Amino acid sequence: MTPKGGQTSTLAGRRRQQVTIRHVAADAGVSLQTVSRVINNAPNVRPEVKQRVQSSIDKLGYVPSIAAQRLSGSRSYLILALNDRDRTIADWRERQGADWVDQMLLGGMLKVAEYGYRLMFELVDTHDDHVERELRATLAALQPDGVILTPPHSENVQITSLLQEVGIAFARIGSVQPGAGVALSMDEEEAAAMATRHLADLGHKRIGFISGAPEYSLSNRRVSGWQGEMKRRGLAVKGMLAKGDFSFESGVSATKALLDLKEPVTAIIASNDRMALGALAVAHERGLEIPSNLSLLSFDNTPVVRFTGPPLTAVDQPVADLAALAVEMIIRVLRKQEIPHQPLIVEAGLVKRSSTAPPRAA
Amino acid sequence: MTPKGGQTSTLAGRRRQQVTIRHVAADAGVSLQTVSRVINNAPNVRPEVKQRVQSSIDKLGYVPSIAAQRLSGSRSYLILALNDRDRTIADWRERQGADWVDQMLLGGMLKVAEYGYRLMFELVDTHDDHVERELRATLAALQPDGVILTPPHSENVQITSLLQEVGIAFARIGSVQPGAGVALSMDEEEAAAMATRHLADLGHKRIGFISGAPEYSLSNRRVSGWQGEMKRRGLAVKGMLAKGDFSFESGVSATKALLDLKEPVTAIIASNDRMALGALAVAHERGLEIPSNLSLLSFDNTPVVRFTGPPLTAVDQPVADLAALAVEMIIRVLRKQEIPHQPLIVEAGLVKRSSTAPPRAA
DNA sequence: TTGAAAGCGCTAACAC
DNA sequence: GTGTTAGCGCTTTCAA
Repeated sequence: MTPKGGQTSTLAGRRRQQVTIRHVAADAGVSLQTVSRVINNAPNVRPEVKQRVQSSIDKLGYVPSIAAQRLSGSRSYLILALNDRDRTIADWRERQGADWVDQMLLGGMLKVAEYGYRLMFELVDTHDDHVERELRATLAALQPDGVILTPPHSENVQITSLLQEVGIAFARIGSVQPGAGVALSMDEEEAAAMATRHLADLGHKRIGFISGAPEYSLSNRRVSGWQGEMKRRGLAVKGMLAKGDFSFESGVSATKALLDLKEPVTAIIASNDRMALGALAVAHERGLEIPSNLSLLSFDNTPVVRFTGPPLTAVDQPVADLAALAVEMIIRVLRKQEIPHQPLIVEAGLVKRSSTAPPRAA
Repeated sequence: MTPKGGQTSTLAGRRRQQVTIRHVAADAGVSLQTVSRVINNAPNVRPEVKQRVQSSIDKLGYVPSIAAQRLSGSRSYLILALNDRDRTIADWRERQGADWVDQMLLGGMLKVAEYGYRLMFELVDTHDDHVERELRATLAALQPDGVILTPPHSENVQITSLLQEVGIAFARIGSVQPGAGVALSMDEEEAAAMATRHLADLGHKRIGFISGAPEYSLSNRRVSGWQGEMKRRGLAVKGMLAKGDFSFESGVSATKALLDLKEPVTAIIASNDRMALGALAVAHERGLEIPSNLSLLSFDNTPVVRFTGPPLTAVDQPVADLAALAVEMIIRVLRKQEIPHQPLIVEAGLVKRSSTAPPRAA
């Protein structure tokens, strides 16, 4: 009595699953349960039966409904990637080439696919005083098996404690704080130190640093990395830290501050590409040639820095790797496998281009 | 007997909905059915009852489970945005700044949110001989209410006929072909004509055109727009159409061909940014200054073209608008409202920057 | 206008 | 090893 499948309504009416577990069971001559066991790779199925069921599945083109799976108390095979709404939308609107979302999808989607999961990308409002309400609603509606948090959510206590409360596996990208959920981050300090080292090795002694928005903990870690390396080399840092907030404008004013010092800097490290573009604009405006008059190095390595004049040397953030690792960790948790209790640290890269060179008077 | 909610297991165990329709019904002192009616804005509920139910919902923070809704034959409140796997992953990997995905998410996510839907982004393999199998599996697993197709899927008969067969509402972005699903597209012909007009108005007579990959129907439409405008102005087109395939390399060779003509072109329109970058490279290599020796205009207006030397004049594709419109059309279909039978056409923009100028010998 | 019953497709728990 | 039973949270009949 297996329905013929052609039964589907042509108009967008009530859509039923065309092939269900029942059809497969009938076709293979086994119970629903046995089919379920085969689908889920559960034990207690004789190889020959498994074989038979599998070929029925293939023949009928059966695919389990995640709605039904979820409803009956199992997995939803859904992992939710949460990003900050305002920031993400602003990035998209400005079209400055920020490809954080793309890299996250790249790393995340490919990795979840390996495990038969799906990645769903969602935006959450941080400023909102009812973050909790919004997040609870999303979780209730979607019932994901795991959640990936990105800065600044990764260290938002309202969010992390809610996730912990409802018992969802989650990863915190860009965080090194202890606590619930798997923390994983680029090695921000080392990256900043590496950038500093690169410039110092070129002969720079006065290396200025433009920090990022303080609500991102990575901002401080980058500052520390720079300070540490400077001190290690016996170079002065006083007055050479300019505050920024990741915006173009803050890059402009910070750069001006660093260039207007009694003893101006000969190199600048900007905590992100956008501020570096601000620095570039100031240099251009003042007729300073890069890199001969001023070396410039930035963080993020978004696409545009390959096309600026000159192309910028930049710290490359392994966003795709981090996302893939986050997925792996979440799936380990779901499988009740061991996970590291220390934050996972991924190395950053340094892509050398033509915005850095020895200082003029070296 | 309403459970206290704190009942949730702390470990990632079996997660149940915390507040279900049953709790709401109990709290409001009505049947499940009445609650369901309120949730779905169905008729036959007295205002006072509706009120009472609604306040219970708010009080308990109830959110319907889409899994359960879907399973019982209703909406999934999910719209699937399908992109070409190979192309998308290649774009992401290359980090050339292609922000098609971002713009699509921008337009799509904001719009679905207005209607209480969610957008899910998925990749589908076109080359695969089992597209149908793959797509069927995705549809069966996710059970979306609607699907958004992008080029080249928009005109892939295997895909469109499958969607029609299973009766899912869908929109085809970048297509003007008649057939099932709502077709909506940028006005490619007019955009190319506009680009041509811009250059002709500057005084160019020999305007070369680099076409895109032929499997994208928009490639031909762009060529037609250019040809049409050239003819309208009595300008020759013979030999000035160079074939490309949207790759950087094809932009390079096409540009060389156009510059190596007995009478070289004085302006080039590239069918996408990447090929324009190829053209830029050739110009640089040959010591041709842009725009004084050669004007260059591209399609797409991806972020990088603002940062090239010089920044490129470009046709702006309103991807976010198209995605938003696609969502609107799908929801109209779901609500059984009327939809246009003609393809919907969205106007393109032309962003003038410094890569176009009057020809030298004008 | 409201409610009760049945069932969507699947899995957990238990029986055999 | 395998099958049976019950039920996930909701919506759709259909009855009151």
